[in-house]
Amino acid sequence: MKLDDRKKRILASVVEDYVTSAEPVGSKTIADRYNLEYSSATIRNDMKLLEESGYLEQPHVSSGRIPSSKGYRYYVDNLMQSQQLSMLDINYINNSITGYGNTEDLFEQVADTVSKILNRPTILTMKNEDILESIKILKISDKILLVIIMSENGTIKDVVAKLTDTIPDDSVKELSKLLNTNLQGTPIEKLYNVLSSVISKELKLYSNVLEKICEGIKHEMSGDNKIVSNNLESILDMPEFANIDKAKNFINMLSTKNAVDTVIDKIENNDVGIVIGSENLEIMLKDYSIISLNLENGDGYSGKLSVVSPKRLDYSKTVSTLKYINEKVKNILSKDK
Amino acid sequence: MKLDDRKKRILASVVEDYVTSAEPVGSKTIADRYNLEYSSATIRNDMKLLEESGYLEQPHVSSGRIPSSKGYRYYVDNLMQSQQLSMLDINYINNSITGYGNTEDLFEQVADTVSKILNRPTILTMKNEDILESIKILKISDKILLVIIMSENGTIKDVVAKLTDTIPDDSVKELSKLLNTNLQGTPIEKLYNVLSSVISKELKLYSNVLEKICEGIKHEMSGDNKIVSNNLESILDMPEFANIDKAKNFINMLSTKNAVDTVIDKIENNDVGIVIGSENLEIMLKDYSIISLNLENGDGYSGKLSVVSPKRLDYSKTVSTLKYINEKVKNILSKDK
DNA sequence: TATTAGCAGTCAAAGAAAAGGAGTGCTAAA
DNA sequence: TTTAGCACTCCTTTTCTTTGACTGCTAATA
Repeated sequence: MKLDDRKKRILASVVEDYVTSAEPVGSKTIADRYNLEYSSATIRNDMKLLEESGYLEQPHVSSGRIPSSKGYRYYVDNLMQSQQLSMLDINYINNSITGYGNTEDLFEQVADTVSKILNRPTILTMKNEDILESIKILKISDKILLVIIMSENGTIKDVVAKLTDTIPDDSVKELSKLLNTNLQGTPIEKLYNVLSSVISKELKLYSNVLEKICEGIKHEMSGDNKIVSNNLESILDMPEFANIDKAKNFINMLSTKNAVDTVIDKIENNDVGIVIGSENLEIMLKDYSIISLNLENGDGYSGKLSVVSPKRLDYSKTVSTLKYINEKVKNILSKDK
Repeated sequence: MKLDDRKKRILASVVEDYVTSAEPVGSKTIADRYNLEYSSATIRNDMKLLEESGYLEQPHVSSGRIPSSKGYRYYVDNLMQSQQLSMLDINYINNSITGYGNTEDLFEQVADTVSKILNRPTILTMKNEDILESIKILKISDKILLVIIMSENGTIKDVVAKLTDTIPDDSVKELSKLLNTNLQGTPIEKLYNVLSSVISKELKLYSNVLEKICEGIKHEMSGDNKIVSNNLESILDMPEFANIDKAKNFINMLSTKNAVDTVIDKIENNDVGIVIGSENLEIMLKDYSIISLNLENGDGYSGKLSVVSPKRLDYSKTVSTLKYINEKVKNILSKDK
């Protein structure tokens, strides 16, 4: 069914009313609250048609209507108006996303900020596809080495290795050479694995020292592919979770990761991607929407920030916020160059 | 009132039953379940006396009894038996507290592990009282400096500063000297403040470079005095929070910090400290207990790990776990020396 | 033909009443 | 000193009743 103007206005009204009130919306409410120049009876007839075409649902026969996933989708694609962020939110964003620190820190700031502004949980998944350029080893003192790891895109990480025995200067030089020949070109992500297999095979002589370094690398890189969830407790404010078991299930689902992560991973989006309710292939997520933003630092380090929410949410504000933040992040990252 | 043996056993039974069942305990339950060789009537009389002396409370006239704060205190001080940790828990501890990384990481691992084993929220507050020994500056490339901060107790932190302009080798040397004369002996905690005030007064020449370094230090040290809460959502499993508003309030209380932090700060304990319910001076905490463990790395870096819970909790297991972990941490830290 | 007023019907939610049951305190007897 | 027994209390659960928001349909109206 092609929706005529009146039906569009009715659908938009139902979505917007339900998003704020969380109560099924009746024909009278719409006639009264959204100045439509038709009686509740007319609106009622249209709502019935909207239901028959799958845009609206009725929890029970004598209740008002709520939007279906299809209804939200139509709203998002055709009816939703973009929104100006409030000064409050803009200030909050500017204060909390300072851009100091490495990309990982920046992305974590972003995830935290978004979850605060939208009062929804966010999930941040990160991936480092950078490649090792070279390694320098500095002897800080007799028993302390500083291993500096430089990657092709200019990122610098370092590891402090406290040795059990002293190490002569020559060895440090040789070690440095050996590491570079063996590891140059390795994806940062795989550094630990490659190094630890190389130790046992070829670099046995220095295995003592190298094991320390290896542990350090493992630890230093542990943040590179991690998944962080923020503000899970924000769901307690939503009527969807008035039943505490629902809240527990939801939090379990987000904590055990797999389900949500594979879904998130599949969301294709250049900019902001939206998956609504039953559009999710994962049945567990059929009542939830995921709105995600791709973050790229242009240097092989990427992240995906996802807002996870019951499908009743202010899509317009969510999208506007993510877009605004995306610009902000791009700005910050381009200044670094 | 001095408690005779039977009363002690009854009190212990009430505490232990209530801790697991979360239901007020009646005289019959105790007579049946804990092989006391007395009838429910006798136990009933004793329970009445225990209530009159303030060890037990009765939610309403025809309900069983629950322990009061005074009752828990008597139990903890006089009746509780120390507990062997299960192999499961011991394995979990050994796997998750690996001890790699700096003290901050170690303490965070500890806090996370404890909260998982006890299924309770934990709060970790950290403090670094270490003092700056010296600063080294290495030129990694034309525009990149690596600033290495060594403190008196052997901790090493470093900061990468990406400059806007190139810097000659001489300047790096001079800068290094200046920083050392100005900052030696400064508490690590105050490094940022001292440096930023020094920049504007005395080191104007290098202010550009120094500001970069300063920001880096601020960021690197930001973890030193931080407060981390873990596993807040674990409260959703407890019947105390079946009412979702209680859960919200509790989480708000823990998130807004102040209240809880000042209480935690005041807990005096060499080893494990316990504050039960109304013993808390803070009225908001009257229904909660805080069990905390002091963590020290012996190098000026200290932490306090606190389990925060409704006062209904397995004190014995909690204390045993904390003590076991305390030993584990001491072991790990002593190996580092 | 499109819209609307009016009305009977539905059902969730809230409230009131009744039934059930766990546990007590007290008394009198062992 | 301990216990059996009983009347009493009051929370919890269940059942029943009432209320009210909202619908779909029909007949009247523009």
